[in-house]
This record gives sequence, structure tokens and C-alpha cells, in this order.
Amino acid sequence: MRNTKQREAIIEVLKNGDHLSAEDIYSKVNETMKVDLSTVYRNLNIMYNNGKIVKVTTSDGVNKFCLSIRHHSHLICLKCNKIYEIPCCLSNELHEICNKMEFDDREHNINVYGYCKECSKKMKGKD
Amino acid sequence: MRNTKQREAIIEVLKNGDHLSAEDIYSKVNETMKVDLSTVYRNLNIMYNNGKIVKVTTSDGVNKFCLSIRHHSHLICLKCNKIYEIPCCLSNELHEICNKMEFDDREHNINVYGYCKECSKKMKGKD
DNA sequence: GTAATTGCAAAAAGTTTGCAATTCG
DNA sequence: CGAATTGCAAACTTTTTGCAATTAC
Repeated sequence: MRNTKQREAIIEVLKNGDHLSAEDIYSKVNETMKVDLSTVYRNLNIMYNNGKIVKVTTSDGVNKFCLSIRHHSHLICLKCNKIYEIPCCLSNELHEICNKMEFDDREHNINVYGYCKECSKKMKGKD
Repeated sequence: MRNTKQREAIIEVLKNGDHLSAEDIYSKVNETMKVDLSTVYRNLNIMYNNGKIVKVTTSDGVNKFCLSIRHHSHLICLKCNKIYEIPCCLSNELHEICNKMEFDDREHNINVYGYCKECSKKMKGKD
């Protein structure tokens, strides 16, 4: 993996805003410099295959990416599609289960779908 | 939600083969009767929104669907993309976390990516 | 009857690819 | 220099949509 200014810019964007779609990243990068959308996709793929980033799919089917620095478990709002990161405390339990099933686990993500505090509030008001 | 023969056929297919892509479902249904791909998608969307089915994305980006009868936690092989279901024993722990974060959790899925027994074996042989 | 559903065709959205030019190490 | 990466345009895949005809309740 080389160190190009395009890739750096993409990583920079990911460092700041977490959980961005390819399109999001493309827009943000292009505020600073001109980078092609295909370059964004190619880099996301490379980084994904190298385990540098993590992919999360919101309930409306949009893939969002974030740097895989630490654990990746998410609360995903069904209303506003915001993604909240939670510290994953279940790694050991999961690993245990995989051991039993002879599954060589490399990565996991826990996605909880529901309604975030804000949306819950709003919905209570309206309904 | 009405009860059409197309929808019944789709459900029937899902009952038998678990974790199928829209394309898979389309093919299988069409072994018996003629159903349009758009009908498959429309039904999958409706059923998804009504919580009847669950969506899982394999590492190669393919969306797969299965009936949401019970818990849904998966071991997803990075090599062969097969999806193994595991009984989710972490519901309580997760719910606890959501409570603390004031997140109204409705559904969760735990996806563990790694290598299944068979693929692990094969890889050991080769590498 | 009427509202939901379907098939068909066409469009939209998301992602990948071929190729020549460029750039990093 | 040589391999990896880029931009551009075009292709491909997946999913959605408009519309008229049909069907379930």
C-alpha cells in the first residue's frame, strides 16, 4: 500500500467524520482537492481488504465506512439512520462461542437497530 | 399485508433455504412459478419493514435475507461467504448496554467474520 | 369496490473496470 | 525504473419506480 495524497485525504476525512458513505467521503475530500469517485471506491476496497476500515449498513441499505481502530459495535437508528458507536464488551463471549463452533473469528460487528434518544423523543411528541 | 401467491412462494423459498440473495430467491421462486424480480424486491422491502425478514451483508457486499423467526447472529465466512447461524446468547447483555445509553433497541444482529471449519482446513493444506 | 399488488420496461443508484497517464518508492 | 495508483468514461450490478392491469379482501 502506497502513500498517495488521495488516500491520505480519504483517511483524513474518515478520521474526522465517522461512518460516512462512499459518496460522503467523495464530497468531503473534494472540498479540499479533486479526487475521482472511482478512486474513493478503489481505496475503500483496498483498505477494507486490509482491515483498515469497517463497513456498516444502515437499515435503508447504505454502506458506511469508518476506520477500524478499535471495536466496532453500533447502535443504528431506524429513524434518522445515525450510527452510534458502543464499546464492545462482548468480545470474549463471542470468541468463546466461535471456539466451540470451530470458527476462526477475525472480526465482528454488533449492530443494534432501534430508535435513538432524540428520535424517540420526537416520536413520543407526535404519536 | 395481503396474502398473494407470489408472496407465499417467496416465503416458502425463504423457509427452505436460509440466507438467500434477492437473485437467489428470484431463481428459486421461478422454478415453480413466474414472478418478476421487482416483485421479489418489493416483497422483500415490505417484509423487511414489517420485521418479517432479516438482512445480512456478506463481506463481498451481497445482501442476503432470511426469515426473522428467532435470534439472528451469524458467522460469515470470509472465504466461501457461507452464513452460519448461531444462537444469540447475548441479548440480555446488549439490552443492558442500550438501556444505559437510552437507546430503544428493537432488533440486533451480531455478525462475526472469519473462516469456517472447512475453509480453514483447505487453507491450511494450501498455504 | 377499492386499495394493495403485480408485471413490464425503463430509470436510478451504487460500484466496478479498462486503459492510458501519472506518481510513489 | 517498475509497480501501484489515478482520472476518466463506460459498463455492470443491484435496486427502485411509473404505470396500467390484476387481484385479494
